[in-house]
Amino acid sequence: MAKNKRDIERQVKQEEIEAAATRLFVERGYDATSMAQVAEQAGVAPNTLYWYYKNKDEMLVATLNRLVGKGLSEYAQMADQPLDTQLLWLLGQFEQFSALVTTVHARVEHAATVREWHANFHMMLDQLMIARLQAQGVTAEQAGLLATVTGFVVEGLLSHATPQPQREAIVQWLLRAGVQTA
Amino acid sequence: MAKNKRDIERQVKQEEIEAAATRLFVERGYDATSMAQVAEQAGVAPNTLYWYYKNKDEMLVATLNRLVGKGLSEYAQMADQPLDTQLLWLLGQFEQFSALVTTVHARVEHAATVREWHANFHMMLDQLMIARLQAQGVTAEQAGLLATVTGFVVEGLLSHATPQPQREAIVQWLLRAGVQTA
DNA sequence: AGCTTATCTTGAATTGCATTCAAGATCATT
DNA sequence: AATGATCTTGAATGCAATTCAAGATAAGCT
Repeated sequence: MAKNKRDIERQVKQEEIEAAATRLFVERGYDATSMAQVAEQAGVAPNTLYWYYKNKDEMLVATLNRLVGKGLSEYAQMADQPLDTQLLWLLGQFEQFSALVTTVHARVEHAATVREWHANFHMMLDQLMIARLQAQGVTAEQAGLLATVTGFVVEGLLSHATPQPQREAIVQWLLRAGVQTA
Repeated sequence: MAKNKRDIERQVKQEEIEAAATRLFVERGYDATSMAQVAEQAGVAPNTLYWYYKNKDEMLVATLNRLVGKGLSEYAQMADQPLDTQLLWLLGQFEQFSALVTTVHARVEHAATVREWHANFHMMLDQLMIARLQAQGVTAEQAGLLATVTGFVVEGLLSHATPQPQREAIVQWLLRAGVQTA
């Protein structure tokens, strides 16, 4: 698709910027990271960022897509594990970005682009979960409900720092109860 | 405790400020409301607010306490209703402040005072819930787990705008499954 | 009643932020 | 080589929270 020296440099520079943004957002948090800091880490002037992203929220979405992409490719290895194992693994993965979970919810109200990303993300996870549950014989309706609840519980666990044993107990109970009461 | 003309005026002014802050925070959101706007609505200079509150986060906590206080006094009327009715009523109440749910989570990372308020709030709701469940014969352990999950689900429902029938189905399933699998 | 002190109130900074502007540099294509 | 598109940047702009120093006002004391 891209063959110019320009097109290549553009992609490289975008990757540098997004790598810097990801690192800072994860380490210090979105609010505490200024555009100037991202620019400095990426080795460009602050306003240069606005050539690549319309605003800070779009930069956030770019980093989110990057993180999710990486996460999904690793998830492929887990495809044949039982559901509770998968969920606990997912929680472990997301833990490092737990601050971003809150950030996304905070920005959803203000930025249409984040709102859209958020909606798609939930739909994707719901679909994944529903497919797994239906394969276990859960009805479509019950699977939908359970997927929604599971999503809420995952977000809750991430944004409320729950100790590991309690976390496991919750996930295990939820799935057992979900299938049992189907 | 307070008998001075000064002490009285202080309380009155605080109430004016908090009323203004509450209205603006609920209507426009915390981030979108500037200290200057609160000051204007309260009829004081922007910096006057800093005599009453150390910073914007402390003003937020003051408004939260006010809202929760009001909510709890209304909740007293619901004391003898079944648990699912209570939860759905609670959701209805909180709905108007759903934006503040996200705001609190966002500020928890940055402001110790909000962090503390948030922890206390969850503990209070957990205790309420646990007491109710134990009265129904649920073990302490299971009640604790279920209270946590319910808290997450309530927050999820509030911050993700779920249609009413689905909301009811979720609450009803959750409580039924919770008691059933105890 | 005066004097002193603690309690407020405020106009005018200060600082830090996201974002924009206008002007220049660099590359691709003809 | 000429032209236009693609970047890059230094210098604004505007808005936010927060602080500072100086002035008002009331309380408590003699």
